[in-house]
Amino acid sequence: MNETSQNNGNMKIMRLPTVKRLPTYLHILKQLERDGQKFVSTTTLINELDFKPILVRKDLFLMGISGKPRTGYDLKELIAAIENYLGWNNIDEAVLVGAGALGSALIGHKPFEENGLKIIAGFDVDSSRIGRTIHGKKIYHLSELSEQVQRTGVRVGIITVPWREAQKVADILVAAGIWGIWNFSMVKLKTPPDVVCHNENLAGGLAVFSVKLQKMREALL
Amino acid sequence: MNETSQNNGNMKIMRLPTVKRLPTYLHILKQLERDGQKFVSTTTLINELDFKPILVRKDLFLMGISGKPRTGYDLKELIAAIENYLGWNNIDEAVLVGAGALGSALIGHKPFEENGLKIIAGFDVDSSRIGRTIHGKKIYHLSELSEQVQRTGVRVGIITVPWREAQKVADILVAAGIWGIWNFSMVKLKTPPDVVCHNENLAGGLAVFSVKLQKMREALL
DNA sequence: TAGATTGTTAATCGATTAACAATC
DNA sequence: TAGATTGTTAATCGATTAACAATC
Repeated sequence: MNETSQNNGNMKIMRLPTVKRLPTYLHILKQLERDGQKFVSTTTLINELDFKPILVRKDLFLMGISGKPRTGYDLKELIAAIENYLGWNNIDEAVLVGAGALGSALIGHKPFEENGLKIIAGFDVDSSRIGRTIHGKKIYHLSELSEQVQRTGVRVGIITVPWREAQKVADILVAAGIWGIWNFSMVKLKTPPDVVCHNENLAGGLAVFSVKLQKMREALL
Repeated sequence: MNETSQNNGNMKIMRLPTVKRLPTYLHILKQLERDGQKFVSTTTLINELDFKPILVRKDLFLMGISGKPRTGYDLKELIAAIENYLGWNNIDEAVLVGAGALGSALIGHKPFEENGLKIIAGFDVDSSRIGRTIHGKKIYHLSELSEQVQRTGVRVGIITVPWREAQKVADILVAAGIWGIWNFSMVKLKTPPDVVCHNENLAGGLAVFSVKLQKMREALL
């Protein structure tokens, strides 16, 4: 069995560009399901997207399911396959460190909870934030993190602190036994190889947007 | 002059993967500058990154500057070149629509303001939010957006509303004469070709993180 | 059957990496 | 000079697109 053979559910092939597109598909598929559709073809799926159908077929192939010529894919089956692939059918609990502007937002961001990531508590060192409740989640002092992580068995940590503090917080999370870190700070974290560390590059997004804006401005001159 | 020839500042070559890395470089370069360094080589720059030096050189080449063998790049010149390329040396003013959890965060997110994007006001339709001040920015009713955009000459709109409302808001922004939209909602917006529209795919980030986590879990079994 | 759609195989495109000559 | 580093040219790698046969 080689890399291009069908995915059997055990050994999962991971292509990052594909994985990034999956939530977009999932969102549209769920809408179609609410509309009462039973089947979907790649051509109809990409109606609201600017992908090519063949790209979608390649992506769906990795989910390990197959469609029927003329009818397309079974909608329910497809949704289940994507959710299973993403692991969004079972919930990961997470703690969040850094209850500033961005952290407060993510604590209350509904799509995360709907997609398998449940933030159970926030942590900070700023005394004006500690003890408060943000979007229903309690904020504790960072010194309590280790004990709480160990007691609750939480496996995921989200870092939304200023960049100067990020590595320090990562070290605390790792020491507490966390398995994965979703890092929203600017810095590349140093973590042991058995801890999953994923950087969310918001500044990179702004950079792309800025350059696109400039391009357009030049074109209009 | 072809695509691979040196960028002369007028006609700017845009490679998205490069653009996404620029803020990371910029951040480290500014730290080095604060430390009193005058020059930087690609080898030292990537000390805290996991890129290859040749990748950095290729990226910097697009900035239209050149370094000196043995000494590297002039730090000040390099920082200025990147900031100029990104347009982060002059400020874009923006309005934000959707003062929910995520919107409130972005309104107060310092790195945006430090990097050329100044949010001047927020808009919403929820009466409990209107009239409030979030991180120093006033929240107005959406119906006031058009008049305010036209009066202030703001050119950029940020969308942080639930996905059902996103297209409606985009239409309002376009009608008000905005040039660019930074879209944090799930949906692909339909906008005229002369409006720059950039989608920030947070769910895609979560998807990649989720899959990485699962991979690690499988590996540990 | 006819035709839309899937899935396979090959071609293209673009980004990263490697090798190495040029240079201070 | 010797050696580190830049910048060029070529090779590799991976993702997207194209062409088309298989299928219901």
